Amino acid sequence: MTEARAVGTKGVPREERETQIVRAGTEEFGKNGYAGASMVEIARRVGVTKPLLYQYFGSKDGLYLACLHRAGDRLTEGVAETMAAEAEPPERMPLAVLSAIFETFDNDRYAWKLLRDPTVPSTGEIAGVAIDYRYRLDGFALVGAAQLMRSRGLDDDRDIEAIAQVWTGVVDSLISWWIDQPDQDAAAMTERCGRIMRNLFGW
Amino acid sequence: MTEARAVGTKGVPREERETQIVRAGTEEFGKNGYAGASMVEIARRVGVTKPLLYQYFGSKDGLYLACLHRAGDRLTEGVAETMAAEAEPPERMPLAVLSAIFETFDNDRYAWKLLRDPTVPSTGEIAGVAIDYRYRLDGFALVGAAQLMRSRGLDDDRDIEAIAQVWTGVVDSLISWWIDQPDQDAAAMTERCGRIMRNLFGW
DNA sequence: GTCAGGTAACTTACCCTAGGGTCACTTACC
DNA sequence: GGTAAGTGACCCTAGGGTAAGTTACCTGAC
Repeated sequence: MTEARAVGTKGVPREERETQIVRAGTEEFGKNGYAGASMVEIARRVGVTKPLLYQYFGSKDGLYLACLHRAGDRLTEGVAETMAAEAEPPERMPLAVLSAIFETFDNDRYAWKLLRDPTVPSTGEIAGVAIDYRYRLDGFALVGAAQLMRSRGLDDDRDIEAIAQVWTGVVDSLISWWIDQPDQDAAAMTERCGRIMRNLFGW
Repeated sequence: MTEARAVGTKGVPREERETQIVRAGTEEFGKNGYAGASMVEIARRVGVTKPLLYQYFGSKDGLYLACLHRAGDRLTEGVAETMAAEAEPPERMPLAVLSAIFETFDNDRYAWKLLRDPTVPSTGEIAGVAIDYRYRLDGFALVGAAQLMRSRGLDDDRDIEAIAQVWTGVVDSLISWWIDQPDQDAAAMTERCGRIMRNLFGW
């Protein structure tokens, strides 16, 4: 009889358990933000208790960092690749990047939210890492915005800066909407975004 | 000698003090979200202690509600007016609404953030009020998006929904950027947005 | 004028809970 | 019997919330 036991090992190897925890944590942190998320709630989702999270990740910050790194690395790599591959015209870049993001996070839609979590503390290691990822992400957006503007003979730095910030906000909104539409897969989202951009902007 | 005293009345009438507190609260809640904001910090900003906030507003929720109502009412009224006044073509609506928002909140830039605070609890009175304002705001966005799409012979409901959500996200991003640019006044922001839209979309 | 006392504007010092974090112990398997 | 996986029961602090008191001012009685 291998019935569920309240105490003792459940036979799940550490690596696998850690993955489960990071996935649950990503969802919880993504939904409620660093400040709003609770460790016992994350443990409960995984079907485990709080001390195990602390044994594996040391602290709330430790777990958050693990989630953040996983999300941030996948995202920055994916975007960097896409932007390197995609050539002219700059109007095609947004859809290409969106497609990459949708494909990367189809089964992990809250991951993006971690990179824009407004509730992370403003000091400490988390702050540093979060700022670093945001900085890189903003960098991509700035490059894209600059290419787009310059292709039209414009180069007001603050316009470019504003456009870049709006762009990351647009991605954020699309992902928020996507989270509420579980039936839409990555391909459907890409298609929808392409259609909208063609119709509204002629891009 | 009317030196500052640590105890006793400071001679500031309740109404004026309440206004100060709501302004400070709006900024603090806007910056850190409901969850991240601290009552003592808000009190400290005003130069007063925590119990006074509780005497005047009853609870953290009470103060938050006061801030939320002030921001929400001003915003929804302003937008409703603008959308009623502004006629065809639908491409002009976005800039008109942006202008109204910038003018309304030029000296109170964090107010908008309250309407999109992701850290408000999901139950209770605050949740209800917040959802109500968001619902109204989304309603405006949906109307605008529908007009825009239909003027081009399109009417996919989910496209319209996605566009509406992106639009509120765009406003959010612009305001975030604006908060970091204290030297830009409302007129400058409107002008910048108009220029960008003309250049990028031909609107 | 001045002096009691009522009231509005405050504060100090405290309570209480949620949630981060830890310790010592238990079970299962090799 | 050693080790990895896991837990119940606890500690501690930050922050929401409160009770009881303190100061300044206004008002009317004398």
